[in-house]
Amino acid sequence: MLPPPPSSSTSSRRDAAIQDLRRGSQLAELLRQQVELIPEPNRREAAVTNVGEISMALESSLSILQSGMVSEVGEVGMAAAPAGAAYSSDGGTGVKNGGAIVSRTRRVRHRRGRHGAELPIKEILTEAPENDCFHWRKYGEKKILNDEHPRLYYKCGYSDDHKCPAKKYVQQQSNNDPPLFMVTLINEHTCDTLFQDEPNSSSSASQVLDFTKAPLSRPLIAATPRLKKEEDSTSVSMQRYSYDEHLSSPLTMMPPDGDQGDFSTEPRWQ
DNA sequence: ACAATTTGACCGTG
DNA sequence: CACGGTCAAATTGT
Repeated sequence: MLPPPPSSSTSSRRDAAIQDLRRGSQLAELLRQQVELIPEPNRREAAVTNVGEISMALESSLSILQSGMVSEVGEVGMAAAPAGAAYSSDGGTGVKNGGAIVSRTRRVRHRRGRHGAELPIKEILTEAPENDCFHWRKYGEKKILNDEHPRLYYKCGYSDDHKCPAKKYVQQQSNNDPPLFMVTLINEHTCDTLFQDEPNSSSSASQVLDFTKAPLSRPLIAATPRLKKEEDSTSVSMQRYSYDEHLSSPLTMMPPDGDQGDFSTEPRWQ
């Protein structure tokens, strides 16, 4: 966490960053104006909130840069891999769930036998755990012992078709404004479903905007204990307008006519 | 109707 | 036995 003191040689880069951020702010403002035109109140509100947060983040970064000091991390694409530093164990949960849930008829027994050879690939800290260029399907969620937030389990969406073994675990790490998520990749993808890969991140530049479902599960806000399936929309997310791309052509979003399925596209860490 | 997600039960490991 | 990971019925979304 200790950012190196800005040297005079970094000033030009900083200026460039400041310019980008300013431009980002302008674009965010334009986007806000567009978003205000969304007819559905729920979506409009959520979108406006999102844009507002973007603006705030940009402004914040701007002021930090302009004041000459940098602090905090918050990259979207950075990786840190203190392999295994995450979970210890023990502590004593206590709250398991009152129970009081219906008992579903279960006839499955056991069919899973194997076990053992799952090689963890890497751990990534990110604000946008949904944003890599793969299609994931959630298959589980689990409260982890010493962690405030549950861990979400995903497997490759093509695990059936191509027997792709890739999996990832996602777990929120903080409640910070832009919450950070620890993403653990488990197996290498064997499906050939990744395209668009720009090898050079030299332009590092801006991250990717993308609102393709941000809400990883309910308990994000921690407040909602067990709401079934309520349209909320007050929470920052839920939407599924997904504009990705870099800021190259930012002002062309498609109207939210409520269609288009899902997809995960774009950004990528590493 | 099909697809994706949710969620308690089930299972292996320590 | 407690935990973490996975399965699959049920639920919700498209």
